[in-house]
Amino acid sequence: MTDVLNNYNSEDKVLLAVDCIIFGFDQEDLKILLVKRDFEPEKGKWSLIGGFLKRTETLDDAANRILHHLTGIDKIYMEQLYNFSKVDRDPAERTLSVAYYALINIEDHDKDLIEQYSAKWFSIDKAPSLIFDHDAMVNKAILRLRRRAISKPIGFELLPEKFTMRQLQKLYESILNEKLDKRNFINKVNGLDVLVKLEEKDMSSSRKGSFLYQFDKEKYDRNVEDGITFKI
Amino acid sequence: MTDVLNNYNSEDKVLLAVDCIIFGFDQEDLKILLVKRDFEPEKGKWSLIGGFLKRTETLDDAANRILHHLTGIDKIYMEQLYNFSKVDRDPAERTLSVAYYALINIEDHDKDLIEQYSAKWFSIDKAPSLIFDHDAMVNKAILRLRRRAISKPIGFELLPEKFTMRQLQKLYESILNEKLDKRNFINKVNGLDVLVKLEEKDMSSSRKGSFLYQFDKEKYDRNVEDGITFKI
DNA sequence: TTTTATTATTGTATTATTAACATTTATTTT
DNA sequence: AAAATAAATGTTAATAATACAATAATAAAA
Repeated sequence: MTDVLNNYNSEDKVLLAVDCIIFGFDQEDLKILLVKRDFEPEKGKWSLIGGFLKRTETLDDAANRILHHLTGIDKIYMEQLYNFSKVDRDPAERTLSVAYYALINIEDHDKDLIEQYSAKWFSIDKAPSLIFDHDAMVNKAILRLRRRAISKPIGFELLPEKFTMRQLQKLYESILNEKLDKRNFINKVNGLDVLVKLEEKDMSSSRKGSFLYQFDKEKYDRNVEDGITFKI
Repeated sequence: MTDVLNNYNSEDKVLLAVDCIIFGFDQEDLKILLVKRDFEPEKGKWSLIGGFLKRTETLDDAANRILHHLTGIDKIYMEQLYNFSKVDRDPAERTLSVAYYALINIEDHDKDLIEQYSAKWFSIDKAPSLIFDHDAMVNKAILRLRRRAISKPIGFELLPEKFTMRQLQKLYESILNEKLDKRNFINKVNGLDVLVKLEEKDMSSSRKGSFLYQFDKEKYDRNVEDGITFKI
């Protein structure tokens, strides 16, 4: 950057937090993982999981570190969302926060760690109100997730590796917050040509059983090269 | 945020820059405003205009201040883009940068100020390569602008108040980097019901002259309330 | 063994949207 | 009066999105 003042030393430095909106899906609802804050200010209130950027890290590094800390998972899908910067957003100190949202398979994470941090999953429409500007972060994350999920195959990050069409549809219904037509949904998804239908059936949901599917990343990548777009 | 270390004092503080991608449109090409850096490091190279966040400002405040400084304009359309954080992105000091993109009517700005800062407009496909990670910022800004311009009426920020259909089409062609069909474009734009056709004609472009149009924000807002979406 | 209950699977017709495409009009200059 | 220039304008075809309901497979119950 170019500045009128061109002496770096005279500039203000700030604390930079990274806060993570962790999404999961439990076959019925879209959920977020929240922690009960165990220190002041706002001790005892619910908040996003977060931490401070270290001098030697990128923001992605910091988000990965924080996500790994709470979930025990290593390669979590995540995306930077927005930098929240209201001057008094944290009453204790001038702190900016870069929000990240992350998608995990809700079955994958380390339950002990969750307990250790007094973390808990909440359906997004039943979540308590959060400290500081965390509610705004969650709202923005939901909107971003909605926009992404219809144009990129990121929804699969929220599902187990093998899933039924019904699960996939329920997932999209909860992300988009609207009911979808079963036949149209399946036709559209099949038209995308990114799933492989397995021989296996999931027998837990019905007497007939329903076929399991898997996302095929190679197929998707080939489609992208060929200019075929993913669009739900 | 909630951290394992819950003592703010032990955390690292960082310098936070704000860098602005300023877009303009000169009836033919989409352009960006660049400045020649007059201090080390990378003195003499082209860069985005930027500055450092002050402790008492939000990021939007800082972006507004920087934009006003260079252009003399007050209420500039802008949006936060992304926070760039590679550890060694600025060799002089650990600095993160929040990129903003801004849209201005290229005729509006203060030409003296531009000169004073040795700033210059470049067509985006003829711009020089920039310092640090500024090229990545510009690329990201173009993609964001492209996505926004087709779903929100922000393109008008780049045009004079009164404009012809041809100008509007040229603008979208340069934003989207593709040729559009004249009749389809006009039909689509008219279908959006957000323009008013004036009696006046612009006589500079042809013998026949072409009607001038104006964006009607009230109409657009009413459409939004009625759930009618803007989509080019 | 037959019936019942439950969820999975599948296709077509209609509507809406997008894309392709060429001629006429108004005006000034020669 | 003719030529030159850019503006204005509609229709048809193709594609995509939506609305909609009957049949199939199976296990449990009778």
